[in-house]
Amino acid sequence: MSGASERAYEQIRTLLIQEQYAPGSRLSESELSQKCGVSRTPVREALRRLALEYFVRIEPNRGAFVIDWSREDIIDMFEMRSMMEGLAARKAAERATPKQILGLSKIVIDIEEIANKAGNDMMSSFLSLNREFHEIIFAASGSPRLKETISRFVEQAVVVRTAAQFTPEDVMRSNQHHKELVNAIKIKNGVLAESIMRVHILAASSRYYDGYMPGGLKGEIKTG
Amino acid sequence: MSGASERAYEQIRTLLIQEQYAPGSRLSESELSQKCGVSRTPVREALRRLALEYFVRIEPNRGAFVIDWSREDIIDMFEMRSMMEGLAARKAAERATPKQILGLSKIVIDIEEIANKAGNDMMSSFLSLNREFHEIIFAASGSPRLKETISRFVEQAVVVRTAAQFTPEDVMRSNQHHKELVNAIKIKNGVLAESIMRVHILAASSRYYDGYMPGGLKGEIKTG
DNA sequence: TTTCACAAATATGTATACAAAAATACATTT
DNA sequence: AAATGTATTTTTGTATACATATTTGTGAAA
Repeated sequence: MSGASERAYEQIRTLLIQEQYAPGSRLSESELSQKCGVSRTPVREALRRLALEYFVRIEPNRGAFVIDWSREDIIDMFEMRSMMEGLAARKAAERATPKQILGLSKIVIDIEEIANKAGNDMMSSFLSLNREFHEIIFAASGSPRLKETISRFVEQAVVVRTAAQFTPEDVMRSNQHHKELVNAIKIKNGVLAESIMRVHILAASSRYYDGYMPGGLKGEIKTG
Repeated sequence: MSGASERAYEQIRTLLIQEQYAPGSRLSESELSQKCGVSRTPVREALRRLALEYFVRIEPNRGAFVIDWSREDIIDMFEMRSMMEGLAARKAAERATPKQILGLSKIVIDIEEIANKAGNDMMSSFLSLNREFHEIIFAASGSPRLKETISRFVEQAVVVRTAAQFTPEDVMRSNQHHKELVNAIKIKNGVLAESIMRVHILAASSRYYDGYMPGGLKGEIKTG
C-alpha cells in the first residue's frame, strides 16, 4: 500500500517516536502536509488514526496535539497490557499448534545466540525477534480482536523507547521468561502461561520507569 | 457539537444498530452522504471512526463493510470485556470516593424500584441506569485509558441488542450483582469486586447467546 | 501597564472537483 | 456455454476551494 494516507501516517508516526515534537505541542495539518508532500486530506486521516493509537489527542475545532503520558497513564497502560497479553498467553496455551510451538522455541534459541554476541545491532535483532515471538502468541490465541486491541497499546512511543533501555541482562531475563512461557504452552498449562506473561510485561515496564521516570519508581511496582 | 462529521457518525451508527444493513454488505460513501445530508468527507471520517469501534471494517480501495460478528468474535469480546471491566472494578474498590459509592448505592435502589414496576419503558430506564452505574465504576477506577478501551467494546451493536433481551428476572439478577459489587467496593475488597464484575459481564453475555445464537450455547459458558 | 474589545490572520471543518482504482458489462474467443 | 480480455461505469482516494471557528495582534479605555 503506497497511498498518500499511509505514507503520511508512517512519516508522522516516525516523527513522534523520534520525539521531534514536544508532548502537548500542536500539530499543524498544513505544516505536516507540506512535510509529507501530500495534501491535508490524507494528513487528517493519518492524525485520526494516530489518535486511536494514543500518539496524538484531537480536540474539536482545535486540531491534533502530541499526547503527554502521565506517570499514571503509563502504569495503567502496562497494567492493561499485562492483563490482555496474559489472556492471550492463556488462550495460546490452550490452542497453540505444534508448528507455532516450534516457532516459539526457535526464537528463544535465536535470541539466546544474539544475546551472547552483544554486537552493534544486537538490540534491533532482539526487538525484531521479540516482536515475532509475541505475534506468534497472538496468532495462537486465536482472537484477532484481542491482538488488535493489544497492538493499539504496544505500538506506542513509550513502549518502543522502553525496549531500547534493555541491558544485555534484561535481554537474558526476558528470554528466560520466553523459555518458561514456551514450556507452559507446551504442557498446555494456561494459568501458568498467563502468570508468566504478566510477570514478563510488568518486568519490562519496570525498565521503563528506571530509564525514564525521574528517579524511577524504586520498587513500587517492580517485579523483576 | 453539531458538526457534520458528528451527525454522520450518529446517523450511520443508528442505522447499524437498527440492523438496516446486512452484515458483510458494502456501505457506499455517496449513498450515506446523501442519506445524512452532508458531503462525502465527513462520511468518510465517520466510517473510519466506526471501524475503530468495530461497527464496520474498511478494506483499502474498496470501502466500508458492515462487520459480521462470528460466534468466536462474540465470545472473545465478552471475555475481554469481563477481564477489563473486572480490572476497573478492582481499581474502583481501591479508590472509590464516598460520594461515588453513594451514587452506586442510589442506582441500585433506583433499579430495584423500576424493576418492580415493570412498565413499558422499564427497559430503557434500566439501560440508562445500568450505563450510569458502569460509568461511575470507570470513573472510580481512575484510569481514563481503561475506560476508553472498554467503551470501544461496549458501544457495540451486539451489546446494545443483548440488553434488550433481558427479562425482569435478568434485571433483578443483574441488580443483585450490582448490590454485591457496591458492598465489595465499600469494604475495599478489590479481588472480590473484580470477581463479581466478571461474573456480572459473563452472565449478561449468556443472555446474548440465548437470545441470538441459533440454539444458544446451552450451558457451554453460561454462568448465571 | 493591564484589560477588554474587535479586527485580521490562521487553523480546522466541509464541500466539491479531479485522479486512480475497482467493479461491471459486454464483446470476443475457445 | 464458459472463460477471458477490454471498455465502461462506478467507487474510493486525493487535492483544492470555500466556510467556519479559533487564535492572534492591535488599539482604546480603565
